[in-house]
Amino acid sequence: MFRTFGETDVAEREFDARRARAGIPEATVARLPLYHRVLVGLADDGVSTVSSDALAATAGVSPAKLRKDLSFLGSYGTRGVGYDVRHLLTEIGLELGITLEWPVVVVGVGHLGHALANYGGFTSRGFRLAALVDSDPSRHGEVVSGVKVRPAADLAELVRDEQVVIGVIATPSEAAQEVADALVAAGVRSILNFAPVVLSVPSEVEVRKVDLASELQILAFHEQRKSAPHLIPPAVGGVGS
Amino acid sequence: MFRTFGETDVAEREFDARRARAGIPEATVARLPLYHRVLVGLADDGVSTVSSDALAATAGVSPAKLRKDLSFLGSYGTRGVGYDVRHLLTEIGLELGITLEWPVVVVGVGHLGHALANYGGFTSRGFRLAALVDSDPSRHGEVVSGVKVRPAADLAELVRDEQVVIGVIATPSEAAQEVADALVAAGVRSILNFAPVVLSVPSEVEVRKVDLASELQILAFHEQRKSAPHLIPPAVGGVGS
DNA sequence: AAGTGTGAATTGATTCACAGCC
DNA sequence: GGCTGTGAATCAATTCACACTT
Repeated sequence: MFRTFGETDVAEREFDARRARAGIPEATVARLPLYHRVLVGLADDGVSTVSSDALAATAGVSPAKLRKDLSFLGSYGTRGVGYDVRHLLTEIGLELGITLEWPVVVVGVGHLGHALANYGGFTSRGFRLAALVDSDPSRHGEVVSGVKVRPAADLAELVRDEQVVIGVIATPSEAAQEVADALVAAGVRSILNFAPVVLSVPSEVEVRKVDLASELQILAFHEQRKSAPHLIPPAVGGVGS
Repeated sequence: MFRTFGETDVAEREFDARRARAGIPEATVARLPLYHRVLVGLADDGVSTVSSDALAATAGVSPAKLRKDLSFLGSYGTRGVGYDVRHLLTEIGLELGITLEWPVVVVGVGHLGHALANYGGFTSRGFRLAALVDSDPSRHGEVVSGVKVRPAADLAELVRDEQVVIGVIATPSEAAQEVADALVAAGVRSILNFAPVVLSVPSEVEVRKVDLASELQILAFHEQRKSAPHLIPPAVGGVGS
């Protein structure tokens, strides 16, 4: 961090910018979509400036955490004033790649697939439902949310033609690994998996999972602690039974 | 915390057991459902003993993490051998309260509500679909997964009669806060929220959320970094526009 | 020899608290 | 006076590495 010559200014700024962008902690990245959503709401309400306290309260996080998070993106606030809603929105949007339109393929057009296809936030947040795929021939040709359901065999072609990089697995568990393999083979590098199975994919492919049963079980665990910690059978060797 | 007399042994063991159970880190709790699911699979395959390495590989976590996680529950493994699948399954099940049957109410019977109601893991993992509620009169009386859809006005009564403590919000965003208020008023203390809004609830109510758009945006963020970090417009004051 | 259980070390996330700027 | 930005401190999670048990 030696700042000796004026000419290093540009190189330094470039370096700083890259570092700032490269080094965003995972926990922060995971909250950016939340901030983005809340800011969209504020903008819609005509709010033009917001303090970290107010924004944090609306997003349900602590003000310190919010400020720290935003500081990783850059210094987009004004001391004594707050953040410009529109500006911050733009910056977070850039960071999340919302300016682009990511084509997404959804595999599995059961109830969940329908729910996903019809999900409004889907199209309004930088994603485009590029293709719907299902292995059940009776569904082929059906149009959901303006997109025709295609056979699984067409997956590779669809991914190529639409330049899909994100795939969503909304099939039954049994089919999930097979679908993941097909997605990877087709060139998809990010997968959102709704099936309750552990997928095995090459390390360069990123998988995120949404698991209803796990979420419920986590709630149940806490519920159990809250309601009657002393009622839990000890289950330690020797006692009971 | 004085340990002066031999007679404190029993009290100490009790204390240790409670402490072990009370002090399970959140990150560990969040993985227990995963371990449970993987173990069920192993048990179904007739596997009776498993090492931390094998179990970790199947669950997609590091062996050290797995062992540390399990150590919070107690010492249920055998050195030089591994873990008894059935025993470990029982212990994790107890910890998660899977031995009980938690009645759950799902509010909102659109595609997502249908998907949830028909989700197999739901009933097979310690939960019971106790009630389905929707505000749309045209859906009332419809039977989904063996449960009749009831009007929103019946919520309080259903929660009381079925002793529901967990509620799932599968409504459009606009209705989510209203539904949350109704659930809380009815006595529900744990909520799983699929609507992309920040719910405000009393502090004693636990909310977990599942947000499709956020998950996709997190994937998109990483995708953007992977593919072309240098193509990101700087967007730092002065440049462009 | 194999493999768990766990202190110690490390890495990451959150919170504190206040200097700096408007 | 108000509010951001951020080092420093704290707290939590993960990984290391090895003593201990079978």
